[in-house]
Amino acid sequence: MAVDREHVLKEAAGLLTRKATASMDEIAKAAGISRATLHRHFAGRDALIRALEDLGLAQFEQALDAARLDEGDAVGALRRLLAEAEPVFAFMAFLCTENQLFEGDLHEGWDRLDARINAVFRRGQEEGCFRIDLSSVWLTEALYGLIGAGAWAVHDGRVARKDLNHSIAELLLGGARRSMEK
Amino acid sequence: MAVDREHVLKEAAGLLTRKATASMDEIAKAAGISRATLHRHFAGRDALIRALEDLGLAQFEQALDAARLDEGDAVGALRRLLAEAEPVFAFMAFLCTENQLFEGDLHEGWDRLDARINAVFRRGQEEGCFRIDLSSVWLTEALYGLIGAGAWAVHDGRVARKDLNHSIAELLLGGARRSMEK
DNA sequence: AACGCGTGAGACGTCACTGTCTCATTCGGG
DNA sequence: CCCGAATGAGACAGTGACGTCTCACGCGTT
Repeated sequence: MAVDREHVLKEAAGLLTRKATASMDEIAKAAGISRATLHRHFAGRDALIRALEDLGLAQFEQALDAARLDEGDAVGALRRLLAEAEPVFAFMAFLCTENQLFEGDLHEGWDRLDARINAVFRRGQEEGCFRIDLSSVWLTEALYGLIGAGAWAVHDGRVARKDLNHSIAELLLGGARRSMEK
Repeated sequence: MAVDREHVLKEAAGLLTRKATASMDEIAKAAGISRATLHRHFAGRDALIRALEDLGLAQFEQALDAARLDEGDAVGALRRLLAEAEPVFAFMAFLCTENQLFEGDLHEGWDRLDARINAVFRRGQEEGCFRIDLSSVWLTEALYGLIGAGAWAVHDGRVARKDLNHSIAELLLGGARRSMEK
């Protein structure tokens, strides 16, 4: 009986990632509930978006924690990061495109997560296994871009879901690693 | 006196990439003209979007032609592709996000350009300089994703425009190339 | 000067979406 | 069994954007 808020948010993220202009009615239908019920659980469109950001960031942060980014070398940390974050790629794709929508008005929690990822790349550069002619900031942006592109490619069948993680990790690590070793 | 259609489209692309829900009034203001004049040159929002797609695809195709993708090795072809396409990255970023907006209803010309890029990656794989565990389809998607992420990163100053091309090329080529050689 | 073209400003009706409401229905627990 | 909570369906006015229109102005041409 009780609506699964998390399920609604997940469906909403999927729809809004594909179609940023989706109406509340479309979102409700995508989640399998009526527009009235959607409004009962989320005060309005703004509240829905905010909840979406909160849940996405929370899950992403949880993935970052689980990845133990400080342990081992940076390459392994990145692999663990992608493996842990894989279930929330859809949310991340939404967050990335949404951050573009609200120019300047970004969620305060985003900076913190951004810094943690940035730190991994910087550590990799300091350890000498990542090339230094690509800034850690760019590598972070590239990670988001690849996740977004990957989530989209999976969505309409151009990439198999089981290959997604390997595809992103190998491309990003191959591009970031110094070509000398190995 | 006569409005520069191309300038209007360029401004519109820039604005719509950042804010997909921008109103016709906002687009007009961004282009420095009135809403009335905008409607005189483009029958409506749909027509504007269509014109945007047409111009973006035409410029992108022109870049592909100039890059002589069939000459030399695949790595060089990709470098030339990125160099030639660099001025139209903003348009491409728009096209990528816009293709997501109209699910299924994609521009017919896109397939052709997509196939040309895909062919470069496939050729690189057949020539043995690109790894084969990453599908050419994924590499193509990754190219779009990196261009989109790069254009966005440049837009709000996280990456210098002069570094953009190098950043994308090195990351993509580094990730795509077989790590054995060089 | 007179004319015409393109533009800016604004008014207007239309339409889709929003947010809130009411009412009937259903499902589960006491 | 009955009651209450949650849902679905629909009505309602408010809002904003859209597309079209008219009118006045600026500017170049004849």
